[in-house]
Amino acid sequence: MSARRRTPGRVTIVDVAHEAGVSVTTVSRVLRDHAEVHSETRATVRAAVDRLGYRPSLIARALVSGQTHLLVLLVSDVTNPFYPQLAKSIEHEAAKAGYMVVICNTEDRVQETRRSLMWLLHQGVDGVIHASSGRDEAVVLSLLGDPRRVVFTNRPPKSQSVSYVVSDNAGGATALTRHLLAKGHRKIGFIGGPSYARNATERLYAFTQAIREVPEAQAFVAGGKFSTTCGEQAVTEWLQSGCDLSAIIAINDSVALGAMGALMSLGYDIPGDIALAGFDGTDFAASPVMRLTTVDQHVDEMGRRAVKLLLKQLSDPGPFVPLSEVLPCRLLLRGSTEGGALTSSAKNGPYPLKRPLSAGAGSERV
Amino acid sequence: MSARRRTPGRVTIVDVAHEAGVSVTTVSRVLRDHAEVHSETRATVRAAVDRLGYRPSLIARALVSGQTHLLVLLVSDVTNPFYPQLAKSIEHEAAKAGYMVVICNTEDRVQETRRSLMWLLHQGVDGVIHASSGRDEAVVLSLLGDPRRVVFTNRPPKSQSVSYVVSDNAGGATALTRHLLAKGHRKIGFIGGPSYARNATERLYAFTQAIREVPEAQAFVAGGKFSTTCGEQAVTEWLQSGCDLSAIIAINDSVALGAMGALMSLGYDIPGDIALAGFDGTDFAASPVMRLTTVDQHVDEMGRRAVKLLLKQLSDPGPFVPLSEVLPCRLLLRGSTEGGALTSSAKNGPYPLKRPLSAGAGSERV
DNA sequence: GTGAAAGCGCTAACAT
DNA sequence: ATGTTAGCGCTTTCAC
Repeated sequence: MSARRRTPGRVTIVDVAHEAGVSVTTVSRVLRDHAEVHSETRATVRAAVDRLGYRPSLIARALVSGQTHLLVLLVSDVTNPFYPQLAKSIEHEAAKAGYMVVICNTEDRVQETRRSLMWLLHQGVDGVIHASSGRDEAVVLSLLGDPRRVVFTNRPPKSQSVSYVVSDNAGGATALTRHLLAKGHRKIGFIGGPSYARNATERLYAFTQAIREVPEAQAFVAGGKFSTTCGEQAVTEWLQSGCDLSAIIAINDSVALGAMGALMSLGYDIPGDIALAGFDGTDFAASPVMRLTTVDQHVDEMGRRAVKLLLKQLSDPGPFVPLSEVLPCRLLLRGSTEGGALTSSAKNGPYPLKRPLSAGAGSERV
Repeated sequence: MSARRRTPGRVTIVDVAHEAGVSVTTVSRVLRDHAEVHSETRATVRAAVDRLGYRPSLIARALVSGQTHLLVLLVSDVTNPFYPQLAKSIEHEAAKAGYMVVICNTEDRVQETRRSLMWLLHQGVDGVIHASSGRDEAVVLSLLGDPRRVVFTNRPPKSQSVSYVVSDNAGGATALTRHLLAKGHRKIGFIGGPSYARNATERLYAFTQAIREVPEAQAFVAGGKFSTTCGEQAVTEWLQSGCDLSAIIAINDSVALGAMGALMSLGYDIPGDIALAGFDGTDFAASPVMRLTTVDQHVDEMGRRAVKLLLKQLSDPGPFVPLSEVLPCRLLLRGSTEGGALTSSAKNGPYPLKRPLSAGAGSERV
């Protein structure tokens, strides 16, 4: 017998064919319930598969079919709690269809995106879900070649010819801003995100528009990069320069955490001195430690839809037609803007986390 | 010409060979700087590769070599902020060596581990880093077959014959408990983790031992599952049953967040009424919003070492010898145990995040 | 130093 | 309904 390079313990389709006394083609057909196979033969093959504990090599399969059943999820930073939640729902939905998900951090740097994607595309990846598109949008599209292989989510793409699933950022920001204005706030700060992140710019634009609805209202805008540190800096600079804001909106809950930290360090009462709100509806924002008013994005739903859309595109042979879905947001009103004694909730025993009390249109008091 | 199944735009090694006027063997050799190739030929091939923009198919390579350059990271829950930090350092270190990392959530369920691992092993995965071993330890080892293909981290394995990189959980818990005792606390609660998580049991054991060093000290222990909710529940139950604790140690920072939330809801002052400490040294624990005393685990270092160890094992042809590394922890003392007026730090402008002031042995006041 | 040829484990024409 | 055969893109003996 000649020296074989084969993985020692590997049971191949040939072994199964031999065991079942049929050809490899038949085994292959049974395995994928392809074409017609006599039910008796099918049973024999199934038995052989079980007896030998055979599992097809997805690598060999990928080599011949060109499909790896691997998806990439591009995020700017897994450390931002919004993304793990998104990733979880994406992985779950993908697993249901037999797909694996590889998560890559781009850190919002084009080079990182290019590096990961080149590696992955040549490794063989069926599709991409980009949850943090920005300056790398063009690179992704050109590297991928076929727009049907990508779905953008979270941050809307610039390109008109790709699919995406995003939240109604404008709607959420408008509702939040109007709520603050209705509560009497007239000087409101907005800690934004980078200009290349379109979810951030949409929120900012909606904010400034909403502010204009009240003539005497003033907007203060600070830039940022979605990080906790940015929240700290913006607040510190505003307050040290004597800016007398009465409310602050952070571009997301992480930035709000930074802002809240700075406000507390500087001795401000929330919402007594300054009200604070975030965006995303992450879990920790619900904690009594933050009791942060925020705009819930329905992350899970967004993830699920992104996967479904991508898989549909991948299997659809017809001409490609980009689809887009915009999910509504939900305002979650909490102590950071609504005030109220914290101890009052103690009467209810374990504090309520996401329980609706008096809900307005699309908003809940939690 | 016959119909080809080849991916349309794919440039193969054959194309390069043709372009360079050599055989595929030579191209293959140049690509992996294998064996001796005439420097002139090498240059010709390199030029052809560049001109055609050729990149080898890792799938084909995997099929023949049996190596996929894919690693799996098993975690119980990406949503626990400790894991994204770990994942980041692992991905970074793996990328340096040309490896990709797939993150899988086990949710601490054996079935989940089995499912993911079976899928991945037959997809072809070179190695596994298990950061959340528990009841699934045996399954992982038997599914993998070869112990050299796995490194455990974060939670020490039961098995003596596998490698692992963990923190000195006992040391950290001892230092923290002694610190609280030294501050005069005599009734200390410990919100633990599940019994199958050995990092949790190590911390718990060290805690009870340290408590015994002070005769009049009392320990209160609650079970849990590393989740925020567990922190809430434990605290609520203790306090509603009239337990007069003066300090609480949570098994990790997420549980501490839950505990802090419950304490605040119930109107307790931290640390005035009850002091609180966590474990892990996650970023959000450092925020003035939590100012949580915690035991820093050096996650990044742990991740880096786990990858290095795994890659070493994978490439080492000799007989397998399991190695283990235990990294020291560092006590980070903050407001949740040390008291002090929050506003005092305001004088320093942006509050200090991890700035050492008066440091004891292995501990820092932050 | 270089090339021809035999696979890695599987799928998909094309027979039968 | 089942088998034969030719690859997928690459690595690797074994000749030259």
